[in-house]
Amino acid sequence: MPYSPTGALTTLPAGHPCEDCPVRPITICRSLEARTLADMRRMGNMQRLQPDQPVLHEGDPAKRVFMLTLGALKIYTLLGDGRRQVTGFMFPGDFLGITRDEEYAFTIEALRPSELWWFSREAFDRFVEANPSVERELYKMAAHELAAAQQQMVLLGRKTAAERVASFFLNLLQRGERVSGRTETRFNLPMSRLDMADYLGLTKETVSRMLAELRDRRLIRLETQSRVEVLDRAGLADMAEGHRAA
Amino acid sequence: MPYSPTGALTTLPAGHPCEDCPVRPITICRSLEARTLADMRRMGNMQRLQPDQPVLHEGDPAKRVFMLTLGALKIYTLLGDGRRQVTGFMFPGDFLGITRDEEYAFTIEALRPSELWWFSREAFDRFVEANPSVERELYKMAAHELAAAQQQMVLLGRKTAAERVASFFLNLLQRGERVSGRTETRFNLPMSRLDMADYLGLTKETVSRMLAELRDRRLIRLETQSRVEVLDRAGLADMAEGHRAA
DNA sequence: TTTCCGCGTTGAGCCAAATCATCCCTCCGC
DNA sequence: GCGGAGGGATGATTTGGCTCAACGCGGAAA
Repeated sequence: MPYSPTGALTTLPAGHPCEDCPVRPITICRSLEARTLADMRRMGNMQRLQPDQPVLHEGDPAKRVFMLTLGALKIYTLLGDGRRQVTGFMFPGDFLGITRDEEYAFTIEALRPSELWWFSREAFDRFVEANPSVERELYKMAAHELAAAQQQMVLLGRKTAAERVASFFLNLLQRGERVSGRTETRFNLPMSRLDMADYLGLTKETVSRMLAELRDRRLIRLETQSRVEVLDRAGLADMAEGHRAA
Repeated sequence: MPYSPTGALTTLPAGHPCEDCPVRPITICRSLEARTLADMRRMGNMQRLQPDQPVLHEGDPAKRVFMLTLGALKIYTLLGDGRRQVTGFMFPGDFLGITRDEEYAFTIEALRPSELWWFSREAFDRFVEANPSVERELYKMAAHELAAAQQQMVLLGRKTAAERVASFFLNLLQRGERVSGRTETRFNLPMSRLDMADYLGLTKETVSRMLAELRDRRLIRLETQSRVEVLDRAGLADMAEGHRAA
């Protein structure tokens, strides 16, 4: 469920460092003036990540905020006995690290080779204070995340296994569409079956079985293990909302 | 988990309309100057609510935001076949209606006789724009809600029935403590067993059984059906986090 | 091309919580 | 105090998804 800032995309002068940034149209940067954007860019630090490489751990002091420009990340928290809940996946354009706490309450790891920009939280806070439009975008983004979190509570609290997987796939499809700006029928699964299971409150075996069920009902096709084609979007939506026939 | 604004409580001149407001110390109003606070007060409208009385319905145009000063509310969404997920309970001091959408994505109803202040969203947006400190408080509040939502995802996705009820009770206890400012051993349950079940992703029967289990383990005592005394807080915390013995 | 390793799939049996059924208790109104 | 209604508790049974186990397959390295 990507966040989409509002308002017109600021045009940049030739030679601006953010000129070719692939995610600018879909992040908080969208609304920034060339000058301010350059300030922000100078404040940031790019970090490349390999699959499974951690960005930060639960309990680390919350000294940085992040923006993903390439790849995919997962965010999760652990219970004492190893049970894990993935609370979200991050895709290019997503902004991360929003917290009032002194320590991160989650762990973040790369799913794929990724490029991540980080900002000192202290410097970023000053930047936000000096740029009310950024504060507004952050607030909107947080409100958006909150709405998404409520949807996920419905999924985790009340949906069946098949409904959870169908809902998740629709969300991934819609995210791809909002980024590309056109209707899509395919999407990637950059995470493992176990990651999906821990996001959906299921086991990896159940996820596998539900994939088989969606396939057998001709709602989707698995082009490869990590690429899905949606064959019957309306049917998938029906299943996601619990309108499905027995 | 109540939101607690930061910074010193603004002192008000005698005769200020918010002088005796019971929730000012625990809301976004805390940081407002007497003048600005009076503006906000003038913008607001008080509404009394009876138990089960709806405040708004899912799908209504999102034209108002709210602050609760007395009582308790529940927030829920429905699936097509009547399954219900309670996504939160509201207590005095809570602020509500934050959304970027044109329509509310949830329904709100009173649990108890309540007093609710509402503000036209349009007027409130203008007020926020004119008062950056309010925007900052709203952003912090949203970030706080987001952290709470992530905790609830862990609960719904990975905790057992007993752990869910124990976690919920600890949260209620902590909320009471943050409001009163001192250690508590008792708290109220203003909602029905069914409301609790729909919040915790369980059935009312299972909630009932888990209450009996917590009672039998001497972790809590039910003073009445809607008032709980915590007998063993550490034990309750252990159970909430899954550290419990078999 | 072959081999190997780990992820993914599929099957069998089990269990925690849901469902179904009944009873109880508390809180009203009279 | 009495009767009734509705929420809450408890017991019996069912079941969706988990656990445990075996196997398949695809991608990487040689």
